[in-house]
Amino acid sequence: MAEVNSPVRVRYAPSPTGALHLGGARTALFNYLFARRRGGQFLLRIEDTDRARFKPGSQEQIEEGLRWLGTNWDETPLIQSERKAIYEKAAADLIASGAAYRCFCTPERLDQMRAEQRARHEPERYDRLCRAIPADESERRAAAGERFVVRQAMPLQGTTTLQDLVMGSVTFRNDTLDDHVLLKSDGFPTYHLAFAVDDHEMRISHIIRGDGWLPSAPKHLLLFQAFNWLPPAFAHLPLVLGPDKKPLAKRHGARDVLEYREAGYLPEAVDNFIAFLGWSPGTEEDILTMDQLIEKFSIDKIQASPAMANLERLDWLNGQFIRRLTADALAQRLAGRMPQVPVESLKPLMPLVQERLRTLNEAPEMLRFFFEEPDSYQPAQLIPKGRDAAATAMALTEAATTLRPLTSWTPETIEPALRGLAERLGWSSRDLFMGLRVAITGRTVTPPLIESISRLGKERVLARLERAGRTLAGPAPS
RNA sequence: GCCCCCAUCGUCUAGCGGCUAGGACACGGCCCUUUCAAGGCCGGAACGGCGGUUCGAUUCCGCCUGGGGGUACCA
Repeated sequence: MAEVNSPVRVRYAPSPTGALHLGGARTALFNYLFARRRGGQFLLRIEDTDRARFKPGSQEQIEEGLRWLGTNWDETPLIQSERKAIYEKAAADLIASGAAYRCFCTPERLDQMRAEQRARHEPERYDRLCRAIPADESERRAAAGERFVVRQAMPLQGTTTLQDLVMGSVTFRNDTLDDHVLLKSDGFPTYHLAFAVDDHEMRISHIIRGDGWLPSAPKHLLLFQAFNWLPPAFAHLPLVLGPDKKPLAKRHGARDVLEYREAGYLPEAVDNFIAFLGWSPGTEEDILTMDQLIEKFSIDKIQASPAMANLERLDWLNGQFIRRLTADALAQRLAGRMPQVPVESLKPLMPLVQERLRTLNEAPEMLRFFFEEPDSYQPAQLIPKGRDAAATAMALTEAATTLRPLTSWTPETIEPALRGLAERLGWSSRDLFMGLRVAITGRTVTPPLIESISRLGKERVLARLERAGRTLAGPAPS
């Protein structure tokens, strides 16, 4: 293990095969929080040694996702495909020391071997045929141009124990470990070789990665030993399941975190949400800012059991974070979603919608009546239950008449005027307000009516009341 | 098949031998109320099973069951 006091350096090492999904974002976040908490570095590494699965644009997409979430990395990302020669050299060193060997077996032979093992109900593992090839013969065949891979030579007996920071002590019998491939016949390293070489070179102190790597962790530990390098500490994160209880990473349509941005979620809400997937501060606090997450983060509070992403909770969290924004900040975040409205016009309206929003995307519809006239009125909505069209038309007209003489247009003057009208009419304020609400906004669900009337302005309110009144008074549409 | 991991309300979790098993989301009810929210109060809801260890197990150990991962010249 690395020295306790050595500088903390961790990394998130995605392969560029697609988007940054919630599970990957959580791995990145945990690394980030740990690094910041310990005053260390958080690095990024692109594991693109599999040319077949490489997706152009994926790296940029992942980086944008990380930036959006605020998990900013230090230093320039390391790109594995640019380091082919370094891995080849490392593999050669391992061959020289006897910790690895060339394997000349063809894919066909390996297939056949596995089929036979399967038939005999034996574990499917490389049978180590080429491990017995003498060094000079191996050299000669390689020099002659014969295709080969390099395999790690696992110890044949004994056990390997990993002290995992999350899972605890995990012991494997060495004779169950496969002599897996380190260097492919195309000269590219597999994950196993590349990650060890890079983590050593990058002076990584802690490997915080997905639980999927746990089964190969002993091989990784052995590999560090084979190189005679001090291994980093390991922390394997339990996986994150989707709502269908399938692992997020494998789930069809695992969502890009950027889709959450499009859907109107705040990055601070998403961070808070994923932080609590498998971790908690050990207290009853549940709304934490990034700074608070950093302050409270520790690996020993990470759970060993998998967590299922509960998107309803994300909705709630998002609402909580929206409510904590200042009105100006909320207006700024809304600006991109309502490009036709100047931010300055948006700001005074924020108090009306702030506590009603769960996502940013709900705002444009909620505020629409401030910027557009209602399309048309549905009498069924306009007329309160138990009233008729004529009475409602009269009430709306009366409302206009009542409001027109007001010299001051504020909630303090509007509200008593309308309540007085309800009394004169013998209507409940509930009924009157609903009629007015629909007349003025075109909708039955709106921000508070009096405030809306006040901010909409006298002219537009009177015009809408009269228009609605005319709609009801006029001939019924056929 | 073989190897490995995991197991508290529906979900996220607190708990690290003695608790009326706590909080949050969601759900139901009530209050507030001009609609919708927000907020407040109340409620239902969990230690997978069986054996140990112990005066005492949610907690420690084993087995079983259940879930998951790995088992590629993918990461």
